[in-house]
Amino acid sequence: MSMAAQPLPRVTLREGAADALRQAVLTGQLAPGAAVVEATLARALGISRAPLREAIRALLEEGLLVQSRAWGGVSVAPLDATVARELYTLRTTLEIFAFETAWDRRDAAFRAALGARHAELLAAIDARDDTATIATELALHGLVYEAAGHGLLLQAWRAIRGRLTLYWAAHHQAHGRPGPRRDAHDDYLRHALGHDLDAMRIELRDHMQRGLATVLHFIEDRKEHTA
Amino acid sequence: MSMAAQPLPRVTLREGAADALRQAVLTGQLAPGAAVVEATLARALGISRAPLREAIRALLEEGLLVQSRAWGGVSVAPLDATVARELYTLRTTLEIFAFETAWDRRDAAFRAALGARHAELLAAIDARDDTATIATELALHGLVYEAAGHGLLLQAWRAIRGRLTLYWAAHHQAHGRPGPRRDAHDDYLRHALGHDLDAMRIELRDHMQRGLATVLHFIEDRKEHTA
DNA sequence: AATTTGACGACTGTCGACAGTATGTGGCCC
DNA sequence: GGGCCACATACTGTCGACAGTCGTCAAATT
Repeated sequence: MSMAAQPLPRVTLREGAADALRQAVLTGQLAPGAAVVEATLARALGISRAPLREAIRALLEEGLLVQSRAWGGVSVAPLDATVARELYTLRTTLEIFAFETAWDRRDAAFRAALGARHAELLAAIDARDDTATIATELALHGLVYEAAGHGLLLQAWRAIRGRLTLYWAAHHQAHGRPGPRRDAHDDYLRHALGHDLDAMRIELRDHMQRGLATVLHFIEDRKEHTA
Repeated sequence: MSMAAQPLPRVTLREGAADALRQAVLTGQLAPGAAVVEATLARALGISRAPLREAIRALLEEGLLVQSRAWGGVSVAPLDATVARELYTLRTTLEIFAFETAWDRRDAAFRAALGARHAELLAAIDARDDTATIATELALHGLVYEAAGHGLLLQAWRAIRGRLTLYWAAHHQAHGRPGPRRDAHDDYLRHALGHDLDAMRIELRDHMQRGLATVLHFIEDRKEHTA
């Protein structure tokens, strides 16, 4: 339950604590379902409860922590098949909308960035670096949201991204390394650079379908294991 | 022996402060762009800064307040044409998705609730009650999101709803009473109860288009007035 | 033995005070 | 007279302590 206490190099302690907490959740240092106690964590981080409290609130908004009732303690969000399904169905809708919005704005910079982020993803996969694999895959998908130039959409994507990371991280930690296949984004890239928006929509639905299936399979396996 | 026990009253000061703040922003008591000072507000509400701080964070997440940089003060969100456009485009996407998801779940209860909420909206319009008009119109549109049974979607809707309320409230306060026309939701209701999902999609785009035009027109007018 | 009741412990909610930072003001140098 | 720097000020960020609430467990009652 005690997480390693490192230096908090951020500007405000709230942000530093939020980052540290996020990392602890995503690395599994704080396992899904585990209780989060303010005083304990505050002491571990070497800060007072006030800024940690605000950090906890932020993580609650991001969906990485959950709180049942008012005085009930908060805990790390458990993995749930329903939430996973919601995550992928909503994400499909949002990402299609992102492509529709960004479609006519795709310029040389966009194409270059897409290639660069894909290269980073491949490098992370080759390096067998799970954390980097997750980060780079999210960065790859995040590009469209940025290119859409739509603040609210970007915010919605961030809200989804956090939870998504939680599921992927748990997945990677469980099996040794069933990350995305090296060629998993070839079609995505081809269509994203192409001229057929409808084909992109179909590819997105298909891509999400596959991703959801993987996550659901993992959750079921895990449930049996725990039971 | 069991007494009908339900809605526990407000317990935490944070929630009460958040409600009070929300009301103050939406009624224009705190005008768009106005600075929000912790100590002042805390004294005004008769509470300490700690719970008020958390309430402010919550309103920041809802988009009713904005904060520029780290130590910079927070202020009431100003009205902005770009944000208004984003609000309506994203809302169109989400509401279409909500109808797609809820389409096959529409049962007798759904149809009854839709009619009931529409009746409440009409009553509010007839009563010339601006606040109730906004609330009931949002409740009417919110029904589909609830019927979709999709937690994340509902959360996304709430995030949009708060900002939307801000624009509508400002609009209502500016002009005497240019609320929605009495027949503004007739087509919406007819298609929502009908059997043609594509027709519903078209109606939604059209409905949003009209709503956005109204809000944009208001913002431009207001800008001239202020300048 | 099962159920109720009371006290204990742990934790969250709240408070008042202190420290650090950004902004505006006045004086000082050029 | 204009620009730069020290200073005052107001506000946010942070802290340690206190109060209220919930869950648990054991004693008492039936």
